[in-house]
Amino acid sequence: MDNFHTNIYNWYHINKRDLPWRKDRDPYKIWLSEIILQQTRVEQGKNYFYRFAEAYPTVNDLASAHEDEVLKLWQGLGYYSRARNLHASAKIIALQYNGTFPNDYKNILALKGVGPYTAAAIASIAFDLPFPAVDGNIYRVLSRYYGIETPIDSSAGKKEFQQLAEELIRGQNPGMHNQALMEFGALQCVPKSPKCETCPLSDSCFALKNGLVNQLPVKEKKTKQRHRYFYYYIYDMGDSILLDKRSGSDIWQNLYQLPLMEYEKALSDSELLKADLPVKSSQLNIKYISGQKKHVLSHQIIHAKLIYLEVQGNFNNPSPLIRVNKKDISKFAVSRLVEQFLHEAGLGI
DNA sequence: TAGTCGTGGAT
DNA sequence: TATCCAAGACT
Repeated sequence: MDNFHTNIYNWYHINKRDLPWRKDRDPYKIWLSEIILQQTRVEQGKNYFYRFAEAYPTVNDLASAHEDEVLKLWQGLGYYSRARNLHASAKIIALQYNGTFPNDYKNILALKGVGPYTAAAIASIAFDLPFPAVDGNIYRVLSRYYGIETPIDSSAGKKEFQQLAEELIRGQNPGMHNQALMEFGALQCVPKSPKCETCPLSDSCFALKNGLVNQLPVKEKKTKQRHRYFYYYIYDMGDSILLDKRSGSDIWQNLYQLPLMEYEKALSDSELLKADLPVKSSQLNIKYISGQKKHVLSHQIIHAKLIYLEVQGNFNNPSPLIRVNKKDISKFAVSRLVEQFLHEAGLGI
């Protein structure tokens, strides 16, 4: 083996973390961990892994759960399509594969929510199949070590790094190799202020030799953010409030929320008093309007306010809104934003 | 292909 | 405070 492999493997055996999904090689648990860790730091995902592994010890347990319950367990982790796809794929494994996780790359890749990276990770870690798992860590490590300036978010870059990764894994222990490179990127060759002083590859790293550590990897696309203005309403009916289930292709799909009005621009409080309500009634009393809260997502900045309404007398809530007892609010999956508003209003958790 | 999908930690 | 970006996938 060459310098690159020897040094990284030695480094890995000394520095690898004791992570819960590394305790055995149950493909279901490895799949679960990989979905949770997509675009997510290990420290953020760890507790969710414990949660899911305990609630659903097997893929059949996950398959027989209700989506609402899965989303509730996922609440707070973001990118909720991961939870929906995880659940949908569990059903496919339970029904079409009789509960046995598919053990070949093609069928793993065909699962919803499993792309090239995740399929390679599962195939290599759970089944010793020689597929390179090319994630953000590996783009960073390889671009620096080999001095590759091709943008990692271009199709040419993806092809180039994939090809290099395929050469590097050849003849190696696939699961160990992939995990060693990722762990090395996550702990040693980190994005900002990488630990080059203590790096076992410092003698042969192109970027370090040429002062390019802070320029690599190259990324070309910059994300634009759009602003949205959300006005949530609490309809306080004494022992209950109204909730609404989000649908469509927008953010937070299939999560619950407080009744919402959205506008293209911010409304002043006086405009808000005259504005339409998500549910009309003549028997309403405005208790308060909260200050504006800024909630930042990867492609959106949401400016939100909460309007607290007291409902006088009887009130017929129109479908599809649902009337929920205050003590049951915490059973519904909601976004962080709604969770915070509920908390500030003394409801929910 | 480029835009979209969350949240939180690090700098 | 602003920016980056994390074990990416989907449309």
